[in-house]
Amino acid sequence: METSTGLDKPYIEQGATSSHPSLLIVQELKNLSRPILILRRKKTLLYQGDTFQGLYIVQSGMLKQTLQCKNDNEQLTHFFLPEDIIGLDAIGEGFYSGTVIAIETSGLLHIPFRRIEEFPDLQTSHMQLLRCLSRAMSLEHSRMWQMISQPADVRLACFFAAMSRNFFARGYSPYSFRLAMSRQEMADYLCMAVETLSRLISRFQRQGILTARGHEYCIVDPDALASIAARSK
Amino acid sequence: METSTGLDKPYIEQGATSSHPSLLIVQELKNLSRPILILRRKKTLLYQGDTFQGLYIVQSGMLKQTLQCKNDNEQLTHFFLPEDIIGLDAIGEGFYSGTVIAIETSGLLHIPFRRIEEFPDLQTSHMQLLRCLSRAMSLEHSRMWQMISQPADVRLACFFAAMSRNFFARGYSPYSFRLAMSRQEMADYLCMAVETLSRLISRFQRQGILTARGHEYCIVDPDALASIAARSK
DNA sequence: CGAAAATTTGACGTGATTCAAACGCAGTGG
DNA sequence: CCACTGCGTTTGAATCACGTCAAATTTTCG
Repeated sequence: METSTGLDKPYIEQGATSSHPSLLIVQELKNLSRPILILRRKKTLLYQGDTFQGLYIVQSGMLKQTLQCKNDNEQLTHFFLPEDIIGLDAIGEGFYSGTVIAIETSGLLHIPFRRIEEFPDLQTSHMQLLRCLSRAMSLEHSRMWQMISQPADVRLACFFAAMSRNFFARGYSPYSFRLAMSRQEMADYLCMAVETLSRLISRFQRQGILTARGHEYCIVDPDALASIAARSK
Repeated sequence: METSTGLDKPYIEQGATSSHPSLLIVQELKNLSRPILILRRKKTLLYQGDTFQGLYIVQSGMLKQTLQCKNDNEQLTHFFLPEDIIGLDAIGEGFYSGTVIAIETSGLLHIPFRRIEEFPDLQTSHMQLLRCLSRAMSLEHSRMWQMISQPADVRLACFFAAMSRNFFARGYSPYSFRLAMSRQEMADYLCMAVETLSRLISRFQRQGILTARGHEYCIVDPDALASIAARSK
């Protein structure tokens, strides 16, 4: 039996979410949404190649996006947290670029539209959408570049630091949280073998930087974590 | 003394360029362009962090885009060929995300505008711009993912195959062309050490796949090249 | 022509993957 | 209640691709 130390206890009542990059458009989109959609763990929201049917906004839970290559290997490209938008990368091409699956029971808002022309109030919001896209591109780029240039321990430290910031920004404790993804999924996201990830988590625990029991993670020494994340190759 | 076997001899008179993804918007943008801009080899077109002053369309020559990290290392993110658009990734943020330098004397068209609102005929063209951005994001993503997941020889083979296709699509020979970039720049682009690149080119020549004399490259055995490019890890 | 830069080649070290095996944990059925 | 099974995680040992260092060779360009 697990005691959820993270997601169930709001750390700051509210307010911190204003720093989320796409908040404005989120607010705008929410006004158009259908009733909330519940997706159980391991259930698929949409498949890679499906024709674009609109965006989704995460309200609770967590999801992953995987990209199936022609080979058998698949790349984990995104974890979606509450207030994240799913499907932005499908607007241009007209079909979803990856399969999205819930890694824990999640609540979603669906903003249905097929073509961008159906998007309401286009004049005032298309600029934001552009910025959103472009920003996503930049973020993705820097993430990938980090995967290429940074050693595995730095990548993992950055991942925990980023998750910590994400939870804090959403009103939860930055030091203790639950990550529903398996080690395999985390390793896929960080572009390393599961064994490497396991070894690194063991090492971090030995060094007193964090503790990991199952899916519960506690950051014991944030400064040490940050110093590893900051150190470049 | 070099005999330019590639760029100087149109392979197909015209027509193949219609397959270029951003051709329509290129045509539209060209109507607004100022007189052509000439940039000599190693001259800088714009610096990373400069405020967005508009897009550039390559007419001739080749340029590179590098991304300066806070560390000393710099990542080569793009090579721009004729008809490519420079600066798309700056629209969202308002400043250029990388430094663009000519690697050979290049002709450019400048489409000056500061804010997206000044963009003419916005209603009909913003959709294309969105698609363009999104497509660039997808391309970039798959490229980066390749860097992470594929071994060095596959990456190099893909690079030559892609260059071959690029030259063919632009009306030149796909089997013999000149690449103005240095080995260092090519290695940066492919995320490998110069020495590794040099060894691989030597190996490919030993295997009779291609020949390289200076900056002139001939693809002798396209099938062998393709089979290396196709093979996944 | 001569200096500086670019390219090639070899030797070596290492971080990360792969292979293999042991361990823990949840669910199932006898 | 306890073996049995399957899955996720951990740990160890061997291997490999690639980067780094260093030196030789070629090319570039004033």
